[in-house]
This record gives sequence, C-alpha cells and structure tokens, in this order.
Amino acid sequence: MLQKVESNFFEDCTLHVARQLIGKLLVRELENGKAIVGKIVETEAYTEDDPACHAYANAQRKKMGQPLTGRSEILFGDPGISYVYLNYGIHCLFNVVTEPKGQAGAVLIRAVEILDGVDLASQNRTNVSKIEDLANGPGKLTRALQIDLSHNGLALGKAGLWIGEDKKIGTAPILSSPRVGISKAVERPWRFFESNSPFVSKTKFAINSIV
DNA sequence: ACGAGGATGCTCT
DNA sequence: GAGCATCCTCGTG
Repeated sequence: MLQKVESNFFEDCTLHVARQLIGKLLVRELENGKAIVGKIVETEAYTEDDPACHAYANAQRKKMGQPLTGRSEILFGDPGISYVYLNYGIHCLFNVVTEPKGQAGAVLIRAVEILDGVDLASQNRTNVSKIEDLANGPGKLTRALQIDLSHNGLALGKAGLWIGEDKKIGTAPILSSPRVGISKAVERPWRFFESNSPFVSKTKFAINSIV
C-alpha cells in the first residue's frame, strides 16, 4: 500500500536522503483527480559546502554573518519543500530541500519509472515512443509529470505533489557515480541510481560503485 | 551509433 | 555578459 514518507524523512543528511529516495514513489495528483506515479530511479545530492550547489555562495555569506539573497535562499528553509528552477531557459528541474532549517541541501530527482498514469505522461511528452524515455532525465521528468515553476517553494503534499513508499516496491542494487552536467566538484560520486534500470538517464560514466 | 550545436531565460553558483 | 544540475534534431559513418 502507498503511503507518504515520514514527515522527518528530509530533515537528514542530504547524501543519505538521496540514497534512500531510490525506490520511493513520486506522486503527482492532477486537478482532474487523476494521478501519475513514478518510481524514483536516479537522484543527485547537493550540499551547502559543495561548489556545484546553488546555495554555495549563500553559505559563504552565512559564515560571514551576512544575510542570504537570491534564488537559493529556499534551500536554507524547511526540509521537504520543493525547489524548482529553470535550467537553460527551457527545462524545469525538480529538487527536494533537505537538512534541518538553517542548513542548505537538496536532492535533484533525475529520473523516474512511471508505474501509473503512463497514458497521461505520454500526452505531456511529444515524439516519445518508448515508455522508458518518458522521464529518464530531469527535464523530461518535470514535463511528463507536469511539474513547473509554480511548484517552487511549496511543501510536498500541499501541491498535488508528494513522495511516498510502497513496501511491495523493491529495487535492484543501488550504484553511485559522479554527477551529470556540472563543472565544479565534478569528482564527487553523489549521483545515485538503480542498477540495470532502462529508466535511468543516459550518461557516459563507466566507473560506478555499489552503495 | 554518435557527436555537434541550437534553443532560451534566469541568475550571478 | 557569461554560464548554466538539459533536450532534441540533424549531420555523418
């Protein structure tokens, strides 16, 4: 049976949350009463002492006792809040805020295996013939599940968007690798994904480790 | 199969 | 003005 994760699930070490999110279910409830459900198969962790994280510069300001500014302020707020931003002017990317309030952190959800509502997700994506291509990337995922900038800053569960678990849903072993598409701290193995899943984004990383 | 390049808009990472 | 936590199309082999 499907239920929401514990309320303190996200108030934890970002790496741990990113790892634990693999196999959880991302639930998108639409206004017409229908839902799209996807199993999370790929995530990435971003922490405030991580140069690749949007909150990095703000964390330096925090250290100096200066006020926080800009887009990444939300990452210092309550865990379990949605952080959605526009990337390359085109794609919305969906993250969940982690760590206790006052400390920044987020997990980027990069890919899901759609289990329910495949027909709805297909309508949101053009020129896609295989179901594994519906949400095997962070930009594709938000389009397939109709997640956009209006979801930024909202508590999960309050916006037709939440994360649950179903004890019956299992995963293959979970691997880690470097993160995709960044130019700083490129070596940190902070991407997590289910091994042998065709629903994971296509990347060229060859060296992975089991976690 | 695979690589190059363009789209497009917000943030200042 | 530069730089993106990307995706898709079109060229070549």
